[in-house]
Amino acid sequence: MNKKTTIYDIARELGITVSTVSRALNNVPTISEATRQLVLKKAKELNYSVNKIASSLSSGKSNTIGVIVPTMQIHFFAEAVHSIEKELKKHRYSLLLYQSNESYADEVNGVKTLLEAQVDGIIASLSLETQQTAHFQEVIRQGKCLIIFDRTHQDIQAPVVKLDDFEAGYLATRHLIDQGYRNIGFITTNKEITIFKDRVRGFETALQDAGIPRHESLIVRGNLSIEAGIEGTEQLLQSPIKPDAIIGGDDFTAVGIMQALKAQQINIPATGVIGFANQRFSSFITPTLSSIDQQANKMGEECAKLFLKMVKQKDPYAAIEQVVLNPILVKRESTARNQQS
Amino acid sequence: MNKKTTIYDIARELGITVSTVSRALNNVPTISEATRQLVLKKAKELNYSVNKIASSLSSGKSNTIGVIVPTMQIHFFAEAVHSIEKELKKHRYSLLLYQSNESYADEVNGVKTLLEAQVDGIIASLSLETQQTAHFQEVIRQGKCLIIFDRTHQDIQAPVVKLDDFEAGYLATRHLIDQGYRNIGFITTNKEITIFKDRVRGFETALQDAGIPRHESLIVRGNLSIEAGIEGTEQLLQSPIKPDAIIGGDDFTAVGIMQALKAQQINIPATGVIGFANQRFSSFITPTLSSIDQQANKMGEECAKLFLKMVKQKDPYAAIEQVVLNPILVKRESTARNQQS
DNA sequence: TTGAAAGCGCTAACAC
DNA sequence: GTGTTAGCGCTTTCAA
Repeated sequence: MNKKTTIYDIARELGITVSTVSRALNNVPTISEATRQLVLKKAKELNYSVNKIASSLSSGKSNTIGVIVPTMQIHFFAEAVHSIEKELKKHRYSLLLYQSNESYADEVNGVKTLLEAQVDGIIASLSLETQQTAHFQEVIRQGKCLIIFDRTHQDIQAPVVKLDDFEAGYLATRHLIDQGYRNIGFITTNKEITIFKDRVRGFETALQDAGIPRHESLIVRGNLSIEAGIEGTEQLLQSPIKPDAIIGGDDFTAVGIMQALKAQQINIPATGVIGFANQRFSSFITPTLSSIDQQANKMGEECAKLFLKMVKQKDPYAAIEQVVLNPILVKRESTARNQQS
Repeated sequence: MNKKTTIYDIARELGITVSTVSRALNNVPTISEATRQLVLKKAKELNYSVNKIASSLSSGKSNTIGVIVPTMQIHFFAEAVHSIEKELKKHRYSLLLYQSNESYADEVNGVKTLLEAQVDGIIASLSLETQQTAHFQEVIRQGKCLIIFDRTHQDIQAPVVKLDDFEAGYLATRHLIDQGYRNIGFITTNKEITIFKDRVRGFETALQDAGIPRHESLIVRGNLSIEAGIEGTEQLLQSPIKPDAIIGGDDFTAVGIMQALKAQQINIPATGVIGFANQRFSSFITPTLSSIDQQANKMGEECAKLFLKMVKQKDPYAAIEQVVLNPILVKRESTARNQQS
């Protein structure tokens, strides 16, 4: 296969030096328009294409960003990555993708791999397993841009893009209360992730604000999945206080809740159900599922913008920004108790 | 920020040369175990981490693969990318992600970008717009590995990983016929993508094999979406021959079909519905939706494996493989006419 | 088994 | 406005 043409080839053919060629190709102002055109023409003629590896090595900038997410199988993350890539592409950045598969060890390795690849920054959302954060500290120590989104961790001194999850929990609960539900159950995860804890806090505060007593027996802490929703619901139905509404930690869990209720011939929305994430299917299952939209696209976009801003500064961590997006309540049939009574 | 340590630092501290250090770090056999251990120890001590950019430039291998998909917003592609990354990671390859956003121009630019990034290969699925394929020919011309999956194009002389879409169409139709449906409608796309045309061919052949006449009025060509499913169904319900089953070009279209039927108080599965893709939601909408599984994960995995195989050979295109996966029929309630009568 | 040295292709002072 | 010249950090012959 033909050796690829380099700026040396262009320089030789034109009888000029590589620095001039480099300048022409990179739109450096200190060059005559005539030479630039000449170079551009010759480059096209020789079918020249830059070797970014070489240019990265020399310049110390890779124009690449690393993204670490738990898994692209979760639609929220796929959406977020979609937006990040779309936004970054506009600024000629490439995206290296790494999935942690919800494993701490894998996540640590991801950071290592991306750092070795000399990315200019890392945008990450934590695995469910992650407790330690030393791997992320290393990113900061190297002066590279680090942005954590959605699944964050308080120990990481880096900019964050997240939903106001307290508000999300509050909003979901408040909506249920407004609809007349009183004994509200909550099936959440037992993982130590800020966002999940915040939602529970929002839940509890909303109850308190409404003067509704909180019953520990109405909170189930396990996993988030359809199965967990089913099991959690079965457990709640045994509890001394029967729930008249159940919040699912995510939409899949909510689907499980709905399935369990249906299996017991319990009417929805006589018993209300609401989830988090506003997955696409929420709008076309039966009954349609109320949910809290997590704004995946907006989140991805904000991450990208934050990175672009940081990467321009000499000290990216001079001012650590925090972007908190507002959750959006999407009301659907599964909580429409008033309308149907 | 501390300059990063290089193999020179290690060499200096140990009083040996960089070539020895390099050999130790890369498990080259021609080195004494003693020196290797010494180097490894010192590397750890100095918190050394390889600069892959430098090593790529020098070795001519980037250990990076580029993936071009229309958009991660489509779950099938997110799944495929998930599997590709997961598989490739095992072999220490990184993944550069590029979305064409269903735009030809963007796709062309993607190939260019990835080539400039010196990827060792490209795994791609075409945008709906793509007709020309010169940009992919360039990949081959440069001797880089190219693999096309799912949305393929006959002009590209590269290995392909795809579903047997003829069989997929046949299987869906055959299943409906087996269930006793006779006037089968099909809502598909008008785009010139091989896979969609193949499915229609499978559909027609299945009808023919069963001795059922084909009615052009039962085929609706438009878009694939919930809305398209609704509109298509309304159109089919007007047709001279009333359909007793409708195939949706994808699961979203099938959801639209179901919604339109429900709106007309038409019972499902008295009128059958089946889709393509076997999206996760298919199993928990009401009624649950029969579908043809596209094996996104398997497809991604096969792409990765094919790449790993190709990249080892001196001439990657010596033998152009074609991996055709079998579609899997997933029977659910929406076509369970027999069981319920 | 180890060392010396020439690159890989490009960038970026610095000099003219 | 253009040329000269060091690198960037690593790999890889070729010698020793």
